[in-house]
Amino acid sequence: MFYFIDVILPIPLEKCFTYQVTQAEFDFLKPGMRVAVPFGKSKIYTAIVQHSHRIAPEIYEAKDIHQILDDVPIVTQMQLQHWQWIASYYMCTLGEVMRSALPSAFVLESETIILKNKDLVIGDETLKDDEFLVYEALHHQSSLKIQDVANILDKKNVLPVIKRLIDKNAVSVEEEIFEKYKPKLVRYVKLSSKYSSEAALKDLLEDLNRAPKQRQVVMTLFSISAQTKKPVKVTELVEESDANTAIIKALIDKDVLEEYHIQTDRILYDGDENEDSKRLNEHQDNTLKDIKETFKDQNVTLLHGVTSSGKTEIYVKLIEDTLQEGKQVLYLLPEIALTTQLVSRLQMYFGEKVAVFHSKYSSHERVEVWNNVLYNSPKAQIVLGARSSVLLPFQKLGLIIVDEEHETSFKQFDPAPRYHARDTAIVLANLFNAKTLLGSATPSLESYYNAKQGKYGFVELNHRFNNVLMPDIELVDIQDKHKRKRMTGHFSDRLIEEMTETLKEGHQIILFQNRRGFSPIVECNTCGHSPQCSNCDVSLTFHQFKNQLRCHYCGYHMAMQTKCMACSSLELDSKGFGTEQVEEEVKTLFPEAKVARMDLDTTRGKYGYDKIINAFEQEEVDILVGTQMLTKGLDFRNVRLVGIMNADNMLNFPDFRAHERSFQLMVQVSGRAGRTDVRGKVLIQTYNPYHQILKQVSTNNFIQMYEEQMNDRHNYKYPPIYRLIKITFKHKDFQKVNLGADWYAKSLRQVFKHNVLGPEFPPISRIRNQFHKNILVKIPSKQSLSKTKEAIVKINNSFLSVKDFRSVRVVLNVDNY
DNA sequence: AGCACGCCGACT
DNA sequence: GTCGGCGTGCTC
Repeated sequence: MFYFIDVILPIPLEKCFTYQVTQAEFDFLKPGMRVAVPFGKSKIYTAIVQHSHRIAPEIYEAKDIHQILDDVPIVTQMQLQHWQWIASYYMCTLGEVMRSALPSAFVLESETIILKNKDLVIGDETLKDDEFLVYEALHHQSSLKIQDVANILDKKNVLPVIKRLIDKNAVSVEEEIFEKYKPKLVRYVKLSSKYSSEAALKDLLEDLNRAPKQRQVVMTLFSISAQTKKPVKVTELVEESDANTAIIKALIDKDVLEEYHIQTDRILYDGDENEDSKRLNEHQDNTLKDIKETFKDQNVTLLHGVTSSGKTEIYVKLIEDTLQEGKQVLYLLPEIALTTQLVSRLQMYFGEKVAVFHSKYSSHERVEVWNNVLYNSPKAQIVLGARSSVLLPFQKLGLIIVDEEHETSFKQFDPAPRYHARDTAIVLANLFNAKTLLGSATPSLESYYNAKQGKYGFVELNHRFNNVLMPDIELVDIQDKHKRKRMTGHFSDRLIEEMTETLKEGHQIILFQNRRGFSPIVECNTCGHSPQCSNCDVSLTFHQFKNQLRCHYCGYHMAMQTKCMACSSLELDSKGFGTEQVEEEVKTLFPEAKVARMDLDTTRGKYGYDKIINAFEQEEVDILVGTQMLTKGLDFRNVRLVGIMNADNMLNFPDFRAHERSFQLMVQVSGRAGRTDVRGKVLIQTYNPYHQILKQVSTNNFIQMYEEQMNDRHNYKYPPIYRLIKITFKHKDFQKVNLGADWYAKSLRQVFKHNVLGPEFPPISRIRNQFHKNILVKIPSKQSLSKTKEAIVKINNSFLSVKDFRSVRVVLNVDNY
């Protein structure tokens, strides 16, 4: 009798692949386990068992699996369902979902290794030069990788050489798979058991009198174990006894000490005892009650709470309740808000129960979090994580909190699956029959709309914690200031006044500039030429720190030019300005003040943010200049003034959400001002102080903003009234992109008529030498989403069957906002 | 996606 | 002549 399994492979293919297994394997394998399977001519891939069955495929013969990699499923049934939803909703393959869900250490791939054929001695004369080199190398090394051979021969394509060697029976090849995850082992030592008696110990110490260093180590070992009553780490012993590893090694060699290893978690929490959660104030308490009330008949609730209203404290209470029920909690945050500040705040209450998960974790650390969540370990009762943590293997999920719900970084853009973590989280919660709480001071229009429509529950919290006043927001007309010569660089006289005063009072300042780099573009005053990226359709930006011109899209860079590349004029001017220049100007204006800058360039590395944030928190820095990074969930006690250098560049951004985003951004930065008793001040510099959005920001009128924006969305058929699917075409050949996109749009229009926009070139039409063109499909609310997607898939398939278009990359992006 | 196979231009 | 470029087709 035959037994089969259907598996998911980590590749972007629609098809499902079937392998044959033995009866024993059939009985053992469960959905969610990993198997290694041969795929194609030579490769071995990691696959996930989807289900097992006994229906033999008709048109091909199923291959046997290579081996089973797990004893128990590492992917839950629930996840497999969830993956299915993600794949169908976001129009991608299960393999792509698998790729981004599993920590890479789980996804093993084979590597071809070349071995010498020992049975046969090959005469050198029968081999060609390059064949001989490889054969010779195998005398010294037992095996070679393909890459090694390429290095030896200094050639790119070495496969023909290897093939000839195989034909001559000189070598053989094997596929080797490596288990990538290695548990972290920590070295411990203890005194050898032969010294357990008093007498033996006395002798030993006497012996060691002649080796004072070694004696010192043994004595230290005693004192540490007496104090801590725990196993003693080698590192600890070395440090405490002021010895080195050589001395320890000598003791181990003499059998005085015994070494052993214990598997440890890479991520350790070493905090103190947990604190009780704080008592809520009256408003928070009411809000909490309201949320619980809405949860009675809603699965999702939107909490609209002004900045500094103490939303986190409410979350903490909800988390406590959920833990009480013995269920897990997922706390989702945008990557940039995942600061040590918040992590330690939660750890203060929940200690070890908090697991953190984000993109800066190594693959090994991710495996540990994955396992802790999968086995519902006490260490992962609360998962605090960024976007990708919705893909973790929860067992008993009771609550999902999506904080800063409006953040666009919840949407994944580049590799598929292009999912939105908020929406994916809601679906996940529904699978578990769990509740989802969306929280924000500036909800996204779509969530607010859903709440208004009754799709979500809705709760408001309008009081700031401790009744701190909302900051006083002032608009500064810089057009007028320019005319009246009241500007110093990019600083208006008003901003300088307020800054001077704030510094005098010993408070801190945040300056917000939504652009990094020194001055985005360099322009020649004579001919107007500005240096362009050679791979992308953009001007290069000037970065003063390295004195370089850089491309933000592909990383291309060159040294800053002293003369125009087109006309050799020496008069180069900078247009626009970024955080670097603001920082420079501040330093000249306030030479006494300590200034720091926070943007993508200064926060590279694992602890990049933490360093800057800590310095600011400790008040080692007076003025912090930064991009939108500093809007997120940071809680600085002593900030009194926030300056928004230029509100216009965000308002004029070519995107239908530019106004909504600007409102959110400005309200969020403003919220950083005055978190204690001193009322905060916010200055917004703009060329257009009569802009509706700026007025709405200054009066903190969310409702008005919502209504006006919704009106626009209605008129121009944008979300949340209509849904969007963006289709992007990429190819290095300009003509192919054009023809392909036109063909595609024509087919779409036959089905969707006027709800197809484009094809249009995006503002940056060439990136990394690839031309881009976009089509936008607008979907009215009454039109079936699944039918729409079916129609698009159909068109996509016929597009790909046209020979000329096959090489054009087509990217489907559902809800591309 | 990755990889083999096959066809074509450009150099040791 | 080979080397490496890329278009095409296939993977249980």
